[in-house]
Amino acid sequence: MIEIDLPKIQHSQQDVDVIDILWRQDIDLGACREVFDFSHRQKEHELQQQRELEEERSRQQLREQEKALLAQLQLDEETGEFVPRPPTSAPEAQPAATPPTATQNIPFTEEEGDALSFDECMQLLAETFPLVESVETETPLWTPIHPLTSSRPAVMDPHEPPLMETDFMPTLEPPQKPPPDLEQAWMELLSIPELQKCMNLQMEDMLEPENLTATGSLTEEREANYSFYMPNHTDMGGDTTDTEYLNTFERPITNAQSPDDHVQRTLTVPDISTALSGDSFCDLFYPEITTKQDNTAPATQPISSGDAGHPLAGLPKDTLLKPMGISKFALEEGFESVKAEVMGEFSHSDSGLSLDSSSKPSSPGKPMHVDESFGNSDSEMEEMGTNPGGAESDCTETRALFHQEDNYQVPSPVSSPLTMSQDSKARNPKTNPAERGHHRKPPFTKDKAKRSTGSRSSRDEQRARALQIPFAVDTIVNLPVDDFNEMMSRQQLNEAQLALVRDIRRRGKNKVAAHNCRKRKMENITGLEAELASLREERERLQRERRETGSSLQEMKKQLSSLYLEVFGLLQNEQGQPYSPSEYSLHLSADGSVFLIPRTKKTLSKSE
DNA sequence: TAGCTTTGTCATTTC
DNA sequence: CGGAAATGACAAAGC
Repeated sequence: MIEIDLPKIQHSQQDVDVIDILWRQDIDLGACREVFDFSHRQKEHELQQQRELEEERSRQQLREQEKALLAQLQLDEETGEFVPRPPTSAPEAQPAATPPTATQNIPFTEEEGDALSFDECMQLLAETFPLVESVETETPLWTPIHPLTSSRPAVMDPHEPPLMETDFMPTLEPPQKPPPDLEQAWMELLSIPELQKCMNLQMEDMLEPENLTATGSLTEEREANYSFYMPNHTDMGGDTTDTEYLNTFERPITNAQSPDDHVQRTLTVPDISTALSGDSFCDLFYPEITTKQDNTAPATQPISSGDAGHPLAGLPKDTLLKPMGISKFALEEGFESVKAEVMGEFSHSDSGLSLDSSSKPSSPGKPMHVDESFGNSDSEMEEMGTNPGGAESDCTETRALFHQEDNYQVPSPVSSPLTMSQDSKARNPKTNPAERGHHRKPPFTKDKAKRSTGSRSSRDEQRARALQIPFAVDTIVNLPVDDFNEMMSRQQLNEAQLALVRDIRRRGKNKVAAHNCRKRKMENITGLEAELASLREERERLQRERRETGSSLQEMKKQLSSLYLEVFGLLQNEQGQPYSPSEYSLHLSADGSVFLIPRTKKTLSKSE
C-alpha cells in the first residue's frame, strides 16, 4: 500500500492519481466513494495492512486446525469424503460428533484432539475469566451472561460428571490429572457456556481477523460474533438431549436474530420473550454490541436487513445457520422410529453429496401445484441466481431469504422438536452461502471464495422452508423407506407439501446416485486405463519374445546349414569323388541314421 | 469470451 | 409390478 501524507492539504496531480489508483483498488474490495476521504482511507490502509497480517496468521492456524480435524475424520469409501469417526466413547458424547456439516464446515469445532489441549484450554479459561464468580442461581431458563465476566447458566446437563458440578470455573485450576478419556472430557468441557464463549473468542480471533480491523475494536467484534458459534459448540459439545440447556442458547440467539424470529419464538416460549424481549434482552446479553453496533455497522458492512433498530439485526443470520445436527437430533427425538443405524447413515449423508439443489427453474416434469405454491420464492431464487455479484446482490439475497424465514413457521403438532429442527436448519451453513459471505467483513474477496465453494445453494431447503416442510432435507432424503413413510404419515401435510417432499427425496436420492454413478464411471475408466497399460506391456513383451525366438531360429538354421554342408562335403563315392549336392541330399531317419538319397529318386518317390 | 469441468436434475432403463 | 438404483443427456455455474 502507498502511504498517504495526511497533513498535506494541497494535493498534486500525482497524489490525485495515486488516490485514483487506490480508489479503484478499493472498489475491487467493495469500498464506496465515501471511503475516499483521506482520514478514512488512511485508516482503511492501516486496517488493510493489519487485516492482511491477521489473515495470514489466521490461515496458518486454520490450516493446523483443519489438519487436526482431518485427523478426527475418516474417509467415507462410498462417497470419498471425510466423515467423523464413529464415536467410541460414552453415548452422550455421540451427538457431538455426528453432525457432518458442523464438523466439515466448521473445522474449529472439532479440534479438540490436537489444536488445543486440555491444559491449554484451561489456561485459556484462566486468562479469559480471571475474576470468575459463580452465580449459581436457580433461574429456570438462563441467566444473563456478560461476555467478559462469568456466570454459569443455571441449567446444566444433568449428565455432567462431578467435575462439572463442582464448578471448577472460579478456581480455574487444571485438574490434578487429565481425565481418562480426553475426548469425553472435551465434550463435557464444551458443554460449559463459558468455555464455549472462550473457545469462540479464540476461534473468532483466529478465523475472523478482518472483523477486528473493520472497526478497530477487537472486543466489540468478538462480542458481536462470538455468540454465533455457540450453536456449533452446543451442537458439538453439549448434550443435545438436554433440550433445556439448548434452549438457554437457542432461544436468546434466535431472538437476537430478528424481531420476526423473536415473535416466532414467543409462540413457543412466551415466558422468555416476555421477560427478555428484543433490545432489552440484547442489552442484557450483548451489552457491548448494543451500545456500539450503531457505530460499527456503517463502517463494516452495509446492513440491509431493514431492521436497523435491532442491535443484532445487522448481523446476518447466516452465522447462525451452521449446524444441521440439532435438526437431526431434534427431529429424531420426536421421531423415535429412526434407528441407530440411520443415525450412522446421516453422518454420511452430507459427505460430498450435499443435498442441495441447483438454481434451476422449475422443471417441466415437476408437479404444477408445487411450482405454483412457491412461485414467488422461486422467482426470487432465480433472481438470486442470476443477479451479478456484489454487495447489492448479497443484500438482495439476504433480504429474500429473510423474507422467507420470517414467514417460515411450523404448523407441526410436534412443536418442540420440529421447531428445533427448523432452528437448526436455519443455521445450516449450506442453506445460504450468500448470507455467510454477507456477514464476513472483506466483502468481495471472501464472498467470491465462499460462492465458489458453496455456490450451490440449497434450493430444496428453501423450497421446503417456503412450503413449511417440517423435516430437514437430510432427513427426507436419507431416511429408509419405512421410516420415511412413517414420518410422512405422522405429519398432516397437504398435497403440495407431500409432492415437494417426494421431489426432494427423489432429487436427493438421484443426486447420490449420480455421484456414485460418476464415481463408478471414473473408476471404470481408471481400471480400463490400467488394463490397457498392462495389455500394452504384455504385447511389448510378446513381440520382444517373438523377435528373440526368430533370431534364435535363424541362428539355428545357419548352424544346421553349415553342418549339413560340412557333412555332405565329407561324403565321397567309390571313386573318391564328392557327391554333387544337386544330385543327392542327406536324410536323417527317425532312428538317427543318416542316408544319402539321390534327389531324382527322391523326387520320383515323392511324385509317386 | 470460448471451452472445459463439475454438479444437479430429469427421463429412461435396469435391477 | 412397484420402487429404488443406475445411467445417459442436458443445463447451469464456475474456472
